[in-house]
Amino acid sequence: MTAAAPDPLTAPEPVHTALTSWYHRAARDLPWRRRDCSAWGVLVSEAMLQQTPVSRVVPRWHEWMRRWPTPQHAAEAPVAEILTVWDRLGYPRRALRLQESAQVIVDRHGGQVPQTAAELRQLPGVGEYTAAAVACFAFDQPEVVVDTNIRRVHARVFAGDALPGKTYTSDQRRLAHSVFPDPAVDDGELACTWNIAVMELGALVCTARSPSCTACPVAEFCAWRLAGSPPPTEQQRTRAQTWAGTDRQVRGAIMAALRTGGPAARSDLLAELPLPAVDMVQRSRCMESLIADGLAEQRQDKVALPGALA
DNA sequence: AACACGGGGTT
DNA sequence: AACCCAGTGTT
Repeated sequence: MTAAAPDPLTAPEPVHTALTSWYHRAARDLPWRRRDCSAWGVLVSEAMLQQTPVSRVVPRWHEWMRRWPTPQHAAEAPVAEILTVWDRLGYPRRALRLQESAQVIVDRHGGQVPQTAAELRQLPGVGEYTAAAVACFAFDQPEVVVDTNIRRVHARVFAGDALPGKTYTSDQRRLAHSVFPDPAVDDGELACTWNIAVMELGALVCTARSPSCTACPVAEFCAWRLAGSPPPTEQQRTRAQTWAGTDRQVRGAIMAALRTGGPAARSDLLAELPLPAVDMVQRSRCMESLIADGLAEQRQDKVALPGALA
């Protein structure tokens, strides 16, 4: 008769072993994970992957890297081209921040992507997650990486919760650190693999809606499953966000028109947006906000992507 | 801590 | 129609 499994929270080593072993077997072959991918390629991927699924990023990443294989190339590109290649990845201000990062890398880092999380964190559009992710995935530094997948896996396996809750709390940050493999043991190699392995488990197996617990390499350790997989509490469930009629939808429609149609008369462009229920006050407000964000430009009565009005 | 910020596939 | 996605910056 074997003893009950030890608490993974105080003894996470078996979880490290099971999960990293699974990763080596099951990981997807994504272009930014290949050995020959540059640090710039990793940074581009992380910017694109902020709130955008992998499947939609892959083709845009290839096109971006084909056109702008180094920070120097991206730094010199016309803004209108940057936004056009970004296409419908969403949150186009991310494209602006990525180009600004390229310019900072050229101006202040000799064209080389900085290697420490602290330096990366100073780049525009690079927050706590992206700084740690680039330091780890591009430069093998054992930073603690925490994204939405990792928060969910930690919540289930170690905390026994169905979902992690909406905001990243200090408790969750402490948990992520407490289960992180000791970087001293093998120069951080296990720690880096752990980051990507937990993320991959959250993406492929421990998904938000319908986790595949029967296929999970750490099911035997999972506090949530061992507790009977209780459903998420009302607190853990996210609140419904409507989409139709929001400024975000209107801004997106304006950007789509500017990308595909080129410069146009402002009144015509706003009138022809395929959004019948949205009044002109809102259309105009959104046009102004896009101009204020540097995503569009107006001269006289003409509007266009930035730099497209000669 | 709560919001704003895109867009499309899945349930 | 709601939910979800390799988050960041602002208030």
